[in-house]
Amino acid sequence: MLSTIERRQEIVLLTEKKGNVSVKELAENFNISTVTIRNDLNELNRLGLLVRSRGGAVPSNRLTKELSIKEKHTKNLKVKQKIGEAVANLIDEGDAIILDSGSTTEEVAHCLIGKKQLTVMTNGLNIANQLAQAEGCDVFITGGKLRKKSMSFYGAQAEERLEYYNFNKVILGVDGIDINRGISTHYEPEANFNRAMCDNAEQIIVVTDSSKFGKRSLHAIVTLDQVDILVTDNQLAKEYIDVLESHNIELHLVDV
Amino acid sequence: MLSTIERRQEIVLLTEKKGNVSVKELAENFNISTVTIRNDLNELNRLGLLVRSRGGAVPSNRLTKELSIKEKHTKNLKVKQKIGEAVANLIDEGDAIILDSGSTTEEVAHCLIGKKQLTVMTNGLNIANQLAQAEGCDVFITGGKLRKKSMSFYGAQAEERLEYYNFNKVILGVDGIDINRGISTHYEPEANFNRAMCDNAEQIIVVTDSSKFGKRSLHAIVTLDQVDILVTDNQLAKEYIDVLESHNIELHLVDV
DNA sequence: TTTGAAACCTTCAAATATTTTCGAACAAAG
DNA sequence: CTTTGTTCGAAAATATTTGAAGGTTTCAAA
Repeated sequence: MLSTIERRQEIVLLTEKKGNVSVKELAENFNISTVTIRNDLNELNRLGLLVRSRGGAVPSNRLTKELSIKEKHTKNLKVKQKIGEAVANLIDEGDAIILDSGSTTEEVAHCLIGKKQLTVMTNGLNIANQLAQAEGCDVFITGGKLRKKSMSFYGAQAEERLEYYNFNKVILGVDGIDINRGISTHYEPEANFNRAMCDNAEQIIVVTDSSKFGKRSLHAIVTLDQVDILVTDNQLAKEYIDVLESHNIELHLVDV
Repeated sequence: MLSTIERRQEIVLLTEKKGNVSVKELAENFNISTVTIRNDLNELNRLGLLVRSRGGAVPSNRLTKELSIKEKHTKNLKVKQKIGEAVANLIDEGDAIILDSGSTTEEVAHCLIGKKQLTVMTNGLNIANQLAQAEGCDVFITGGKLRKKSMSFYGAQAEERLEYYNFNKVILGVDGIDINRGISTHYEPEANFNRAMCDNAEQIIVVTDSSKFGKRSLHAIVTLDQVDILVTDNQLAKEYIDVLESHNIELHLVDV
């Protein structure tokens, strides 16, 4: 017998897969009453995980999107989790840090839950959500306009805001990293904000999986000289390792 | 005998491996009481390492996390949903609004999903999460320090930020509303921010359930004269209705 | 447009299972 | 010796599920 949460999870996935489900069908499927199924569907509708319709339910387009993103996500998830752990170990109690938005940094945020006396500024909505659970952590968000694609906030005010604070460390998740051109991204406001982040912090920590090496995007953020620590996975090619070390970058390679 | 930490580690791994675990099963497995297992599961749930389900736990992922979100006080939920719907009907396409943080306004946000060409500024994390799904809606967040108790952001910058924009309507969720003293709240930064919100908007819409009438808190926000529309439930006492109408407030009472 | 039957939905109270709370017992650490 | 953290059992509180009763909605025939 499945628990309520499991059953509801199944219902959501089934709805996504089939395109629509009926109350009767679900009741037979899970061998429970239709009243309970209706309760489930109404609750799931309230949470926005599906849309209730007479006699059953249909998927919410929001979820289909998220789930498809997630498949891409799961491929690298293990790596990101490991990187997240490794970065969290570089953060000490009492630190004041800036945490960039992104899926790798989200894993970092998750690993920060439980740390004490931390101050974190972020522009990522998902990161704020993670840290909202972290009792020992003061969370600041930059504000600005929400870019839904990346679940992060941008705007001129975000950069101004940073000037009022002094941060220890900045943790930057990157799209591309290139030996000659350094770190870059394809979305200009992000680049601007990331530069402001880096100007503000004593120590720059870059996180990325090894697949991002050799890629360069239009908008440059910082050169390799400015990077203090880089955390990535051990699939990184030797030639990169040598170059990075010649730039005096402290390299952390997690096992995959 | 395993230590607490070791046991909890085991529990997490077991949950990941099996897909779900039951309290009873774990208690037998580790040969300790169900009370202790429940303690473990609740703590692990708090840390986000698994998701508690009735009778046991399931591995933590996006879906299960969303499903585990505590159901709100079901008694008031219905009222809040109705109010949410009613308020959403007062919002037109093309509007630029400020949406206060709070659980009633969260329901408003939920009902705004699907509207087109909307611009919403909010200081609520949960509201930003709701609106992140709303494709036709530009979302701005004020930023500032996260107050975890109310899942909302405060800070002097938030108020400054508002000055750069012009909003049509402001939707205010209130703690207390009193005939003589108007609308008030017990948390000072919230009061400051709410005042700034009201200064900025053409139309002030107040939402609250009828239980908040007659209550007054330390920090005043606005007087009744300044309120344009009030949405509440039909349990509101007659004497209030008369007074509100004498203040030229457009009253919307939802059925409960 | 009205009407009536079928399908569907919500509400309710009861039965069951699970959880929370609390004081107390115990052990390890300081 | 006190403090801190863990564990426990039992009672009280809460959540889940359900069938039955009474409303709604739908749809097609009149």
